[in-house]
Amino acid sequence: MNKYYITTPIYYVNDRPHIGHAYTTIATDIVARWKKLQGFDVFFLTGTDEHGAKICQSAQAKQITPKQLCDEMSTHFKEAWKLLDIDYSGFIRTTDKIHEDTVQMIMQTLYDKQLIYKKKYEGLYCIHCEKFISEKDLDENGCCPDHKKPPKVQSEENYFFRLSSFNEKLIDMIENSQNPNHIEILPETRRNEILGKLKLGLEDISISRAALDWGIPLPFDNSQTVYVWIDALINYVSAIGYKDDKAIFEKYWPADIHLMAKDILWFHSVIWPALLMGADIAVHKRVYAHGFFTINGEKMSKTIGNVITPSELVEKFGVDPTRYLTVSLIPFGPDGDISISALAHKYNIDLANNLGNLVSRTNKMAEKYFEGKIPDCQVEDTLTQSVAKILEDGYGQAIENMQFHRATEILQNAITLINQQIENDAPWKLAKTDTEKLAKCMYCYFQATDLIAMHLIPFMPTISQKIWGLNGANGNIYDTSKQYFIDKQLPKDGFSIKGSSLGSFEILFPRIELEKK
RNA sequence: CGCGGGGUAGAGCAGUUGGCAGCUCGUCGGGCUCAUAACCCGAAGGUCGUAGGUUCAAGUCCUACCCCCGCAACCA
Repeated sequence: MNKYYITTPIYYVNDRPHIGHAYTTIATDIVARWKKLQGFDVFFLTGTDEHGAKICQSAQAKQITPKQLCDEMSTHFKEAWKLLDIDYSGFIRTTDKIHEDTVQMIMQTLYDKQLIYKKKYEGLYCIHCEKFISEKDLDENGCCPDHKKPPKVQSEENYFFRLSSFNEKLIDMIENSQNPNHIEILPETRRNEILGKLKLGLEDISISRAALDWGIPLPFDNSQTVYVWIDALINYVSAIGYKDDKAIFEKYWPADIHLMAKDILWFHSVIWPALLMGADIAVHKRVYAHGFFTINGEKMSKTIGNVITPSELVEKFGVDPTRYLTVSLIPFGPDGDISISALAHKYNIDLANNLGNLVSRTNKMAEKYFEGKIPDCQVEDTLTQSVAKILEDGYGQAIENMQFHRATEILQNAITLINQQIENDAPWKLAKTDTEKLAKCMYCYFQATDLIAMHLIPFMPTISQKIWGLNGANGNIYDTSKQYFIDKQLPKDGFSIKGSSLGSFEILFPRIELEKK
């Protein structure tokens, strides 16, 4: 069985989960669920990043230990993902023992291979910020912009990783698709940015901190801890048994895709592959960086107070619609603008008016004309064939290329096709003139809608099953769909069983009244 | 001359090797009555950033310019 290993970044526990985290995680879940339907053995990893100075400070401010803070915050993430029906296979925390051990193991390997060396680092240090500050960040008086005090020159001995020695290799891996270690960076515009920077040359990077306890000690020098970013990247291998379960590791690694926001692409397309090569581990195959969004045209910020949380969305739209709407409102990749009212608008158009109403009108007609049963008849179902054709043509590809905007558009087109067919057939007229033809038409509407529901599973796992049930379809939608996606054959007798009763009807997507502008 | 991306209908986007400028939403008009005031049909709306050039033919290729945006590495 083909495997598929997909990851979100591990989220820094300095912040509670918000729509930005949800965006990446839902997208990953949708792809993971889609690959599962295609018969892949999927491992979907997410988790939390818990070391570093900021965590220490926040914990101090709350008068708790860093570990207590991390326990609390990582629980918030788990709860958010549970709420959003995120079906992850693993949740790694960088404070997990196995992760810490793996990081040390890899550090030792790099050290033994002389890819790590000690060097004195001299820089401008702001005592008030407690961090190094680069010259370009200083204000016009040469002072720290936050504290308005001049920084001091301070030197610190750190360990450095020979990143520069991987420069040429990295360029070739990214540029040359024939390279066995080829890394595909998407979207293409981001790839070009990375290549541009790589061609300017790489410097070695510091990978340890001397004055920070909240981190993983270097195995060859306990006085220093691993720099949080290096620590974090290693999660992708520590979570799948690199140190403690070779069988699992060899099954899933290399990762098929790392998904993330654009701000951390550099780490995933340059530093991470270099670390992997240094440690003689195969590199991941693909990275995909999506954009940021503004909310009502403004940057998302705590100060402005416009941060949207997953629970707000779920409360307003429900779980499945939240999943569908967040990833499909704006094209996935570039930056975009999101707002509650835009989400609500799309909810009404796509879900209430189009899909929900389709299910509603067919169910009500079957109730009226066939006593709530799927009509029993023989018919060549060209409608479902047409719907299948629309969906086969690009839907799955759109999902695999993270084009959720496009995928849902294709889905909506397919739904519209059914609505058009209903209009052409005018079953409400046939009910008075030709009940035999009416039965045939109705039968097709149900089969075609079942097929829509099957494709909807990755976006709306619960509601697709609900539609399946309403339509008197056979068994579990998940199993039937998996079979269908593998052999691409529409069943002779359809999905909804002839003569079976419909489920008890309910409105799937109640319309949302939009506020007047 | 740091590197890169982009400027196409009111909004958001597609436009493959140059061959009648498209999609979703919005707007306007009509139809239907099974349905969640939902659904269906039709129309209006673009000198494709500007100015040149190549070509029988340019949104697409070339040149110059204007404007917007991303990245510029210890940032978690």
